Order: sequence, then C-alpha cells, then structure tokens
Amino acid sequence: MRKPCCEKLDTNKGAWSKQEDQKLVDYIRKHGEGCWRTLPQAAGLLSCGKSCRLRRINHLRPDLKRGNFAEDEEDLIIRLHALLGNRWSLIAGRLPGRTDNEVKNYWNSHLRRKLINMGIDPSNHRLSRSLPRPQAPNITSSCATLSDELKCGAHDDDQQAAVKYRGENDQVSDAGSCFEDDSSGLVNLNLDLTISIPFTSLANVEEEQKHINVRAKYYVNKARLQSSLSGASTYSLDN
DNA sequence: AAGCCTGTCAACCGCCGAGAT
DNA sequence: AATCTCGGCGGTTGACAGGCT
Repeated sequence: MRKPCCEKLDTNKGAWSKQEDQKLVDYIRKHGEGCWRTLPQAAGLLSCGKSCRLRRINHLRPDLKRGNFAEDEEDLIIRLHALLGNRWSLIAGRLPGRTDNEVKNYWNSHLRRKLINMGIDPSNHRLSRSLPRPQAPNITSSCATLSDELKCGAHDDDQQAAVKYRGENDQVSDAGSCFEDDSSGLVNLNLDLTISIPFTSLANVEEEQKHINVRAKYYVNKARLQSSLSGASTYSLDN
C-alpha cells in the first residue's frame, strides 16, 4: 500500500496565487530544486510537492516560451508524435521552451483535429478514410493511391496540408521503418514522417504494433542514456 | 441579455520505473 | 528478492472564456 504523496487535508488545491508563485520561485532560487516532498513545508506553501513541481515545470521555469506554436513547431510535434506516440515529455524535450503539458494540450486541442480533417488517424498517423484498398498491398501500389485517397473527402486546404505533411518524398513506408538499422552506434531516429501501408488483417496490425513498440522503447531508452551521458538538455534525435 | 455550447488550458490523479534500504 | 520512497509521466477533469443562438 502506497502512502499518498502528501497529507491531503492540509493542502491547497486549485489555481496558484501570485504570492504562492513568488514563494516557490524564491525558495528554488535560494535552495535549488531539491526534494519536492519536503519543499512545500520548507517554502511555507500549502500545496503538495507534486503540485509545486508541476507549477515550477509548467509555469515558473525561466526559459519557458509562451504563446502560439510556430508552424515549424507544429510540424515537429506531428513528426515526433508519429515516431514516439504519446510520449509528451520526449516530444517536449525537442521543443525548447515548451512543456509536456503544453504540447499535450496543443495536440489534443489543435493538431489532433487538424490531422482528422486531413483524413489522417491521429492515433497512428495512417490514412483513416475508408476507401477501397488493393487486395495484395505493396509499398509501390499504396504510394500510387495515396494522393487519390487524400483527394477523397478532405478539403482543398487539408489536402495541400496532407501532401505537405507527407513531405516531398512520395514513398510511403511502414511505421516501423524509422527504427531501422542503427549500425553507426549513434542514435538513429529518422524524423521523416511516414504513413504506413495498409495491413491485410488485424493480426498483422497487432503484430506490427508490438514490433514497433519494442523497438521504439529500445531507441528511446538509448536516447535517454546517451542524453544523460552527454549532459544534453534535449535528446538528440537528429542524425 | 441570458443561456447554452465548445474549446482551451491549468491542475489533479493514479500509475510506473528507478534507486535506496 | 522484496519493499519502500520519490520523481516523473500521461490521462483526465474542471474552471473559465468566447462564440453562438
């Protein structure tokens, strides 16, 4: 049985006041980010440690960039999401000044809908329109039909966005292709966004997903390790 | 003007993994 | 090996603002 992270009866909940923010900022400036569990008491705050940590990370960090996401940031989020899935902290790590919460919210409120409008399933970045599929799909044939698929249903702007989203390369590879060989010894996370070919059966999809998940986990852990060894503040996903 | 609906965002909650014992 | 503590993460919730009828 786990203990709660704090004694809930005595804690403040809800929005933070300016005074509370100031106390937290002052304390961290003096003592640094130490033990979050004991910080509230030491700083004279009634919020629980977790809440203090969250407030610090999401709002009080000096390097935070507020305001709208730029187009290149949007593009990067979409590509990283295609690669990493809902690993918001990893995605945010590639966007200086952005927090995982901010990225997650932006994804759920803007980008998800944008992809849906483009006819792309945001959960797996595959075309979601129910269209006739080739009986025996192969990469070449699915590439040929992709533009046509995008034309069905999507609005003109969305079509253009979808084409842009795909990039100039008309090749469509399966979702796992970005985890291919890492023979260089460096983390090889290809950020090229790819749209997978259709699968013929549910069993194939599930098998493929398992395969991708295992490999993704491996590369993410590797990236973490390398990042911690090099002392980088962001994970190096570029080649 | 009032009520309803929808979108956004800050914050909370529960779970998990890592490290310590 | 088992258990505990802590920090971190992702999913979810709720308050609020703005738009619409």
